[in-house]
Formats: sequence, C-alpha cells, structure tokens
Amino acid sequence: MTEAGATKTPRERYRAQVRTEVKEHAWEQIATAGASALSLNAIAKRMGMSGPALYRYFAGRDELITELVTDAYRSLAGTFRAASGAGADVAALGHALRGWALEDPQRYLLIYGTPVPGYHAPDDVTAISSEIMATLLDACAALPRDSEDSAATPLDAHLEDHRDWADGHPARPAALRRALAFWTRLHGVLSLELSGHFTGMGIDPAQLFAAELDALSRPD
Amino acid sequence: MTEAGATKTPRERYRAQVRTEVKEHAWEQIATAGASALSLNAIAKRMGMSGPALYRYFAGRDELITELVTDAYRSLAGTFRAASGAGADVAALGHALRGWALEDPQRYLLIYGTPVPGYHAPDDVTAISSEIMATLLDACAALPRDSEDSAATPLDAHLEDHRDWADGHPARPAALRRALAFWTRLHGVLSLELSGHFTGMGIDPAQLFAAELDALSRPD
DNA sequence: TGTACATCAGTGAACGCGCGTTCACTGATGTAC
DNA sequence: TGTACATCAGTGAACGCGCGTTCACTGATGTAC
Repeated sequence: MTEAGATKTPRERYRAQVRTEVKEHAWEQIATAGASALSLNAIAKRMGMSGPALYRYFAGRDELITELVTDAYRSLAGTFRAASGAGADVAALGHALRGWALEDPQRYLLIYGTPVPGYHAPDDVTAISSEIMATLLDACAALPRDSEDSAATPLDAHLEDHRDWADGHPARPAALRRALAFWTRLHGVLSLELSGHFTGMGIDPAQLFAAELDALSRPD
Repeated sequence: MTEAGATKTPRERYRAQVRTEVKEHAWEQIATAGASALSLNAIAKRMGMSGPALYRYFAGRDELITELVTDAYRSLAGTFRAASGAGADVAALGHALRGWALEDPQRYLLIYGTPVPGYHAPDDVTAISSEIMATLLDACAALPRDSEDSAATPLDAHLEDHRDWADGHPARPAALRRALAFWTRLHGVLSLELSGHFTGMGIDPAQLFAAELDALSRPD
C-alpha cells in the first residue's frame, strides 16, 4: 500500500490505524442509513473527534467512498480467490458469493446495488473485477462439457464479438454464457433478498439461491 | 380515488392537477439525483412556488414518496395487464417488463432497487403486487408442460409449503418455480443493466435479457 | 345581480438541524544536532 | 542526554448551503342569501 517493504514509522502506523477505524465507522453508518447518508461529521462525532479532523486522513467524502468501494471489491476478490483455491468449482464460488453478501449486505449493495447518485467508481476496480471474472471463468470452463455443444445461440455469436471483458481468457462460448448467467441469476436472487422483497412472501431465499446455483453447476 | 362517481368541483380539479404536477417534478428529480435526494423544497422551487406551499397537497416528504411508490406499482400492474390481454404469454410479459423498466429506470429502481433507508412501503402495494404475481402465474401455468414433470426438486417441496404468496392461485409447482425464476433472473439482468454494470464490458444487455427470457419461455 | 362570508391556495419569516469544507491556531510527537 | 526546531494531529470558529416543517398572514376563489 505505502512504500513497498518500507518499515513503518510510528506515525504511519497511527495514520493507518485511524484510517481503518474511520472506515469501520463508515461501514456501520452505511449499514444503518444507507450509502447515500454517509457523513464525515457523523463519523467524526462517533469517534469522539471534531469534524475537520478527518480531513487529515481523507481528502473528502468522495475519497472515503472510493476507498470503501475499492475495499469491497478487494474483499470479494479475496473471497473468490480463497473459494477457488482448492480447484475451480462453480458451486463453491456460488456459496462463497452468498456468504460474502450476507456477511455485510450493505457492502454488497454498495457495489451491486443502485449506484450512489453523482458518484463514479474509480479505475482501480476494473482491474479487481477482472480478477473476479477470471476466477469465475476458470470455474465455468472446468465444468463438464454440454451434451455436444447444444447449438450456438444468438447470444453466443454476440459474446464472440464482444469478449474483451473476458480479458483474453480462453473460454468456450458456453463458458462465457454460463459465467454471465452465474452473475446475473445469483445477483437477481441476492439483490431481491437483501432488499427484503421475499420477507412478505414466506419464501426462503436460500432455497431459491440453491436451486439457481444447482442449475448453473450441472450441464444443460 | 375521491368520492366514487362524484362530480369534481373546479377546486378539486385544480388540486388533482397540482398534485400530479408535483409528482412529475418529483420523478424528474429522482431521475437526476436518485430517490434519496428527493426534496420538497427543490420541487417547489422548480414549480415556481415557495416551499411550504406543497404542504397543502402532501402531508410531508414521506407521503410523496409513498404516492410515487404506489403509482409505480400501479403502472407496472397496468403494463402487465395490458401485455397479457391477448392471452397469457411469458415472453410478452418479459418484453413488457423490460420496456417498462427502460422507459423510466429510476421508477424501476424505486421499487426493486436498494430500498430508501428508513422508508417502509405502504400496505396498498401488497395488493397490487399480488395482482402482478397473479398475471405472471397465469402465463407460467399456460406454458406447455415439461417433459413429464422432471422430478420434484427440493425447491418444489418448499414452495408447496409456502405458497401463500401465490394467493390461492392453482398453479403446478413447476409454474411456481418458473414464475420465481422469471422474477429473479430478469431482475438480475435488468438491475445490473440499469446500474450500468455492463457499460464497461461492451455486452449488449438486450441480448442477455432475450436469452434468459427465451430459456424461461420454453419447456425445460 | 349584488353583497357578506367562508374556504383555501400560496407567501415569507422563522426554527433547528446537519452537511462539506476552509482556516488560523494549539499542543503534542518526532528529528537533528 | 539535552536542547532547538520541524512536523503534524486535532480543535473551534466560521461560511454557505439546503433540508423538513410550523406559523401567522394576505389575497383570491367559491358559496349563500
């Protein structure tokens, strides 16, 4: 993060510690009132400091949010990396995703929910989400092959033309298709679950999620 | 809405007109800055009136939001009703849903996006979303039957136990399953599309949506 | 048709709040000799 | 080990802003006789 391999001075240690403490309070606040209600002053007050003090640690509100978003992406990437450590397994990635999302719903929603108005994600995240995608593509490519290619769909053709996002990953069209389905379908269930859209219905989102993941894990 | 069949006095007409004008400005504002930035004062200013004037028409900010949410649900229910008019067709409902969502993304996100912190939906909407669900279930029940019931899944068992949400609709388990998949899968694509998560990837969300809808429209 | 009264839309001032951010300043911590 | 200086964390006051909401009031619109 800071100088590579540099020994940290006590002041650097202290700075880093306060920064993470600020971020922890920020997450708590987001969990309570949503990302759009993030307030530097409120964080400072809860830390027992006066508002302007935080400007020693963050250039402003936007930089804080940027840090939180980047941290969230990094955390998800790490979770995926860990989950796929013992062999690329779509089901394992799915369960890891759900666990990660439920562990801190607002962190998930900060990335995949309705975007914070007027805020644009930093460039760092594209690299991180590329890594996430690569892990997912590995797992999809490792799936047993479909019962003889099951005829190229119109979507396959389109994906062949636009596979920049796969970042050079040598995956079959079917794997690309499945990775996207993994992403959109699981997000569909998770997003509705986290937004509380199942609560009134008596349905257990876990079962829905499991069913979708099951369909994704086995050949067509 | 007002007295059933009552002739409207000029004043009632005027009130109704101003109310809808306020709501129109509210939608514009939501489209620009998101639902959490909705401000009565800002709306009043843009209408050329002073802030407190709006309290003649709405009890407060919360009532305005409630109205907007209810209107959004009603609008979607109407769209579904119209789309299924000429026979219940899953594909038609899917296209109607996407058209409705793209017509006003923030209206879609107000309902299905990250919930506005501290706001809870009114009771009216449960009736409306029941109607929406019923339309969808009709369409799913009308689909050609699967190749001999394809073995009851664990999800089927769970759905049998919790079909209150289906509101007494006499649908086969497979139809319940499909209705939920319709909802979660299409929401997955739409939500990511509206949040701009495909823009950097060069993928056409319409094709993804079409592929998912296609899979939903044909037997397993 | 005209007058007296009630209704109600809209205004402007005010209250209290919290926000992001700047600035000059104090006091503690670290560094150099 | 001690002194002189630089660095930097944190404070408090201040600026300007917009918010939701209340209140007493003006002026226009409708109603009753």
